[in-house]
Amino acid sequence: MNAICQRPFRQALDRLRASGLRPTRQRLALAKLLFDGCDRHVTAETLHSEASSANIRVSLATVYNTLHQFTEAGLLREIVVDAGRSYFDTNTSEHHHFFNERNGMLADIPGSDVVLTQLPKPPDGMTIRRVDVIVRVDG
Amino acid sequence: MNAICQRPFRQALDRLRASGLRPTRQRLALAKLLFDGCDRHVTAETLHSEASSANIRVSLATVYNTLHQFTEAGLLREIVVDAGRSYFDTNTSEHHHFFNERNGMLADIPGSDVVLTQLPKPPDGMTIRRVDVIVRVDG
DNA sequence: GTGTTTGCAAAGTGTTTGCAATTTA
DNA sequence: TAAATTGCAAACACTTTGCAAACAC
Repeated sequence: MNAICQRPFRQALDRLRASGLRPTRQRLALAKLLFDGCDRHVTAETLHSEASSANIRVSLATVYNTLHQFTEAGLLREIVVDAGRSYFDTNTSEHHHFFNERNGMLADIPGSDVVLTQLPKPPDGMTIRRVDVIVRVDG
Repeated sequence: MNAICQRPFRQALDRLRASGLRPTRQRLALAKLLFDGCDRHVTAETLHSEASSANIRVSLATVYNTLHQFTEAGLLREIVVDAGRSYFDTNTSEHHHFFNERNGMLADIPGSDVVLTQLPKPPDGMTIRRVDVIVRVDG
């Protein structure tokens, strides 16, 4: 783990409690993987295999459930860049993404590096829920 | 078909020829559905069932193949808004989208209604291939 | 005729679900 | 103990593929 990104001890547990999610062994372990280091992007598969590597016994179904529960709780943000695969970002603050379709790598764009000067008026009775900017790169 | 959007006769055929795609019965029929009216957003499923309604006999596999061939040929643009479903847009010019997750409706945002003042510098040796802006709406 | 395209059905991928067993409070 | 959570395997939705038959040139 990168010391630069290290976060307060017990943060994983606290986050679960604050979200009203029972701190089960699986959730706690996944939360530690997700939140105890630098911000990161995961898919269900990558998180599941990372857990396996760390000798954490969690089923893939539970990883999916957990990612969605964390997302609903506001601990994660889901990012759609690829039809057929869901990414989740531990950085829930307003920012956008680079996506390299060749290798599936997703990277944050610092908030201030994309400036939307003008937002369009949404159709009829609709309200804007979120604006996603995906900069697709090659190379 | 909306007369306002009507396009030159035989455009479908011309587009296929220009792209080096053999104008088979299926491709021609799909091209007519796609290009002879207003700009539109389709999924493989919606296009397939539209073809069926019009008594055009095309398999779903061929619809998928055709959508990809048209996309490679630059006749369509693929839009990723939803993990697990691919949308295709007949409008290939630079513009962005509203997406309503509740009902899956996709709508163009007129080009000038989203202004990106500043593009981020892509990582290392990468170049920007495209910028997608998706305004997610509710209501 | 020859190479391309199609359709079908099977396989593939990522994700969700039903339910009994387990765990948490 | 009661309610929530887990794991498994089956089901799912969407998409791709292999290959023989049909088609375009």
